[in-house]
Amino acid sequence: MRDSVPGPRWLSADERAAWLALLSTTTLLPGALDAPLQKAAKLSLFDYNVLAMLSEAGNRTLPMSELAARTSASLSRLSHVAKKLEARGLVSRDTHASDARVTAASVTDAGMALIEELAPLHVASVRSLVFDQLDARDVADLARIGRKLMRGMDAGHWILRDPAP
Amino acid sequence: MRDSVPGPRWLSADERAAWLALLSTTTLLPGALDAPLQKAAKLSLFDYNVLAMLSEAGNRTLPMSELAARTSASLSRLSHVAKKLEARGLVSRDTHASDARVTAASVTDAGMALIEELAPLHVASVRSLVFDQLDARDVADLARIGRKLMRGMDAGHWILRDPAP
DNA sequence: GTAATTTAGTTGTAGCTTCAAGTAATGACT
DNA sequence: AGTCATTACTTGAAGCTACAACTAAATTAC
Repeated sequence: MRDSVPGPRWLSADERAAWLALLSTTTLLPGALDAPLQKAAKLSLFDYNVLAMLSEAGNRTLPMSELAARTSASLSRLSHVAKKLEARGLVSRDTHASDARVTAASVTDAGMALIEELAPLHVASVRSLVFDQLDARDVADLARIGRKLMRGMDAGHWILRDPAP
Repeated sequence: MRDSVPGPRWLSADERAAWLALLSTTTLLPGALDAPLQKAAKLSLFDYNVLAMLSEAGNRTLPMSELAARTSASLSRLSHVAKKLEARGLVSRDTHASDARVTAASVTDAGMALIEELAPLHVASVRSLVFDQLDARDVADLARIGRKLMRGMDAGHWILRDPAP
């Protein structure tokens, strides 16, 4: 009665298979990457990423907004985390000279030392959980599909900017 | 200078591109799917999934362990959520007749009515965020890659069991 | 038959995330 | 110069999740 073909067409069998795989992956992957960092240094994956993005930035510093963009986080979330990392001495924050609205976050030397120490561990998890499971074609397909999905969620996301030289 | 060969080999450029796309996707997708359900019915994506899995099960009922497996959740997480959904009258729990250790969770009629009401909305989000962005080849690739990733995280996951009848 | 182990689930709690609201600085408009 | 809107955050509280500890039922082992 209700469904003379459900409102927005339901998923095909292929789509359903892909959907279930994607859903379970997004559910389990973050936790799996979190655990080793948590055990080694009481850092979440997100914490690690904040430090990593800062460490790769020019003079180890980024405005909060830009850092939020690069970590795909809300400003609110980032603010809470930055506060915590600052309390731990891994990050410092200063208001920008020419625009007092912006806060520039930087990795401290201690923060730098910590990610450098953790990087091998983290890369090892990424490798064993992701890239050891995939062949070269999979990697290319994953990058292509990931970018397409990002387009749907946030067309202006930084990851979509440089079409890779 | 930057890459003086770190301990476990670092990611190649292709791998890095795929990794960034995957990381931002897993970061943003859950929230994007959550929001509409949250606004429409104060349900999280996980809540929705619990109800959906139960609604698809024989006689709308599953043991907690099996439900946890199908939602890729820990028993602890599921237990908290089941309690909440039970308080809202969407789910009921009863101890199994022949094995008093197992708790059987069921969707109530109210729960059934709610997912049926929400399904079109949710499918619409999944479609617009995921499948509208992908062509048929992408969908096949995504399913293949997703299953490979699941193998790395949990070789016994239910999603990997039936290679489609 | 009973002690030891395993299985199934629940609960408390700390910490994280989200959401709504607030502050303060800047830019735009008049 | 003064109002209005926007940008760039910060904060508090409510709710969710992970971890560790716990209970109770069923199996296994002796």
